[in-house]
Amino acid sequence: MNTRSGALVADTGRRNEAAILNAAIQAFGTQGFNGASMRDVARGADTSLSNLYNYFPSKSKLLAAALRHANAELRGRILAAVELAGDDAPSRLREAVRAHVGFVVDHRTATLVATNELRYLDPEDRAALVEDRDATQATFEQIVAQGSADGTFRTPYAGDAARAILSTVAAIATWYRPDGPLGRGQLAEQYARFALALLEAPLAR
Amino acid sequence: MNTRSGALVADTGRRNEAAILNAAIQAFGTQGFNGASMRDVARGADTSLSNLYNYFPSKSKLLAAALRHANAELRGRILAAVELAGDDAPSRLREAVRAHVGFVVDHRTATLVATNELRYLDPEDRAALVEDRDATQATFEQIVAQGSADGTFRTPYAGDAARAILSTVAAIATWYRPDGPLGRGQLAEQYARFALALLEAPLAR
DNA sequence: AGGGCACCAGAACGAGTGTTCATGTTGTCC
DNA sequence: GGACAACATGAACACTCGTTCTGGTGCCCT
Repeated sequence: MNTRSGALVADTGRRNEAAILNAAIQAFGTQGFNGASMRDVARGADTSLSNLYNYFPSKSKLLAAALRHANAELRGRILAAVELAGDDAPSRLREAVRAHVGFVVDHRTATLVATNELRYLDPEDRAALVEDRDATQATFEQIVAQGSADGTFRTPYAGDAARAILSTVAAIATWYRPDGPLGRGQLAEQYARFALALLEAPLAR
Repeated sequence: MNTRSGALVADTGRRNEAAILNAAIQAFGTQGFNGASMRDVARGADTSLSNLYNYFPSKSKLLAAALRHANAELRGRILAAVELAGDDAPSRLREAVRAHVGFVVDHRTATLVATNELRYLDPEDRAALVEDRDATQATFEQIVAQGSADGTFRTPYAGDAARAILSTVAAIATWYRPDGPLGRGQLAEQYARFALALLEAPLAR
């Protein structure tokens, strides 16, 4: 399984696929999709340029595949966290945010690629991945709706609150450094509270 | 002056400079810094490729110049708004957020370029622009500190709250469409409230 | 009148791009 | 043992890139 740290893609049936995908995320993340070359990816995956095309038919399909892995991992973590949480909206939201923050911290580069380089995909791939992302967002929106309906979230702007929360969480990837002052857990706790406060939920003090 | 809508750069002493800068923002914003070519910029500015080099010595210096204009405009709007606000932290924050949201809405593309393409600058230019951005962020941090000190903002995480607020506001540029359901004013109001709620300020209800 | 300066454009250069091709090598199933 | 698929490679192709070069306008200043 994908554990807390290390590469995003652990293994696939094919010999070098995981290495290529991870190298792609690394390259696209640090230099951007257009700034990174297939030669960079090949170097990072420790294979030859032409061999990449035995695994992926084009650069943009490679990006699409990498983003599919990232989305799947993120979605899995969030659904698992919500599953384990209580039934009330605040604890469900809390756990969902904590899981999302955890993913962003563990896979900062993948998060950056997912938010910045989506637009370089072919229209069909982009549409499919946007749908994926919207599904994740919908999970948050449902929790917000639940809390709004039962009166725990008192914000008058429930419709856009989930998007606001998710964008802050994603932005963590742009500044977080693992050797910085904030640990994984503190950060998750902090953003869970930001989220509940933004929703105008009553907070323990 | 730069009004509510239209191009970011209004005019400079030189004949085509503004057109080039605006075309650069447009090109870099829609295709990314590495995805857009100097030929694209020239086409957008309705001039020749080689003429660009009479105004800017290189592609990355052109990006730097465009971002300097964007930063100056953003900073000017925020400082003016804070100036006009009352002395208390909530109204100062409210007006600062409203001004920032206004800039993002008016110059979505410039905002996207400023957040996504900063990394492609030469180290010196990037450092200078990061300093600019941090100065803007510091304005928010000071307001947060003021409200924390006098007890109106009760969040225990005042240190990171400004960054959280600013990242949500910047992210508006990724999804806002002027023909969408939300008007400029409603959006500003909404995000001002998000910001105050996140800071755990008492809210009129 | 004429020198200088700001502005402009077309052609070219060398480097790097994504992708394809031809050609192995390896291991696995009948 | 031999066919076949999966995996691997270096060389090449057609193209685009940022930048420079060469040459040329028109306008202002003295």
